[in-house]
Amino acid sequence: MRIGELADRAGTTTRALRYYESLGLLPPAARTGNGYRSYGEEHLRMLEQIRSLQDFGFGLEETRPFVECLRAGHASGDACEGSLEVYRRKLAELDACVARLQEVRASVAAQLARAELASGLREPMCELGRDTAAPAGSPAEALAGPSGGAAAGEPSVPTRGHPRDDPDHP
Amino acid sequence: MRIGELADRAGTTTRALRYYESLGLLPPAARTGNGYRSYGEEHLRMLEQIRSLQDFGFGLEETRPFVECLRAGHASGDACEGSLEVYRRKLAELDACVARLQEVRASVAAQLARAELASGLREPMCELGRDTAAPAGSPAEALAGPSGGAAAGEPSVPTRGHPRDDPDHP
DNA sequence: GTAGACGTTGACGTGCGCGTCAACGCCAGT
DNA sequence: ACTGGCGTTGACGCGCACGTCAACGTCTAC
Repeated sequence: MRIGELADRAGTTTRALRYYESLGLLPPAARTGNGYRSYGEEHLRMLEQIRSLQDFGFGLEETRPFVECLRAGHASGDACEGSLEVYRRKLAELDACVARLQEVRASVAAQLARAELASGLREPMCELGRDTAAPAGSPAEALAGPSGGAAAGEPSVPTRGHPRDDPDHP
Repeated sequence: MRIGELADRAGTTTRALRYYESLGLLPPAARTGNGYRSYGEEHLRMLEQIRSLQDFGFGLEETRPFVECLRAGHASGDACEGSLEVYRRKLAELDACVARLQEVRASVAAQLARAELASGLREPMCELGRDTAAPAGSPAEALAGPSGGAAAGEPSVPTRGHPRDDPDHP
C-alpha cells in the first residue's frame, strides 16, 4: 500500500503521514525501488490508533507507546504498561484541567452577575434606588486574587477540525 | 511614567507592553521628546484588567472591550455591554469545554479499566480465574486515586508561566 | 509522446503571546 | 570621556501538527 491509499483509508493526509515518519512514529515498512513508501495493514491499525487518541486530545508523543505496542505484535495498542501509564497520566491531567476550568467558570460567573447587577442598577434607575448597592470597588481588586490562579485557555483540548471531519477544501 | 516602570508596577514586561501597543490594545498616552512612551495611572488600570482576564484564560482580543470600556471613562472595565457579552461567551465556552473534557475523561477511564482488566487476566493467569474481582496489590489502587500527584506534564488548556509567577530567569 | 495522477524532498506559513537577541539612541553619574 | 542603565525599532524563535507551495521524478493510460 502506498502513502495516498493509507492516508485515504485512515481519513488523513499524506502530509500527516510524512510528518509522523519524521518523528519516527510511523515509519513505512519499506521503500519500493522507485523510492515510494510501502505500508501494510498493520500500519493502518497504528494510524487508527494514533488518530483515535488524538481525538481524545493526546499529543503525538503520547501515542508513541500505543503504536510501539502494536508494532511489538500486541493485538491492542493499550496492552502494554507504557500505554496504561499514559492513560493514567492523562486522566490526572484531565481532572486537574476540569477542576481549574470549573474554578474559572465560577469566577467568571460571579463577575458577570456582579457586573450585570451593577448595570441593571444604573439603567432602570427606579426611584427606590437611594441606597446604591454594590459600592465596592472595581473588579480589578476582586480579580487580583491569588497568583496561583488558574488560566483556562480556549477549547484547545476539545474537538477541532480534522481533515476527515471537514471534507471541503479550496 | 515610562514603559519600564509601568511594566514593573503591573508585574509584566516591556516586551508585552510593546506587543499590546502593536495590537492597538494599549497605546501610550504620548511620546516624550526623545521618543519614549509615556503612560499614566489609567494605563496601569487597563494593564491590570488585561492581566487579570488573561489569568482567566481570555485571549488578548477578548480583553479589548474591557480596556476600551475603561478608556471610555467607566470605573470598571465590565461596565459596558461588550464586556458582558465577552463574559457570557466565555461562560458558554467554558461549559462546552468542561463537558467535552468530561466526556473524554469518561472514555479514557473506560479504556484504562478495560485494558487493565485484560492485562490482569493475562498476567497472573492463576488457576482460580473464574471470579475476576480486582486482586490485592494490583494496579487497581492507582485507578482509584484521582488526584494523586498530577504535576508532571503540562495540560494544554491550563495556565502557563507568567513572568510574575516565575521570577527566576536566566 | 504526452497528459495527468501519483510520488519524492525541502522549505516556509499558521496561531498566540510574547522571549531573546541585535544594533542603536538618550541621559545621569563619576 | 566613559560606563551603565534605560529607551527605541526590527527580526527571528518557540511549540504543535500539520497546510501549502515549489521543483522535480515516476507510473499509467490514451
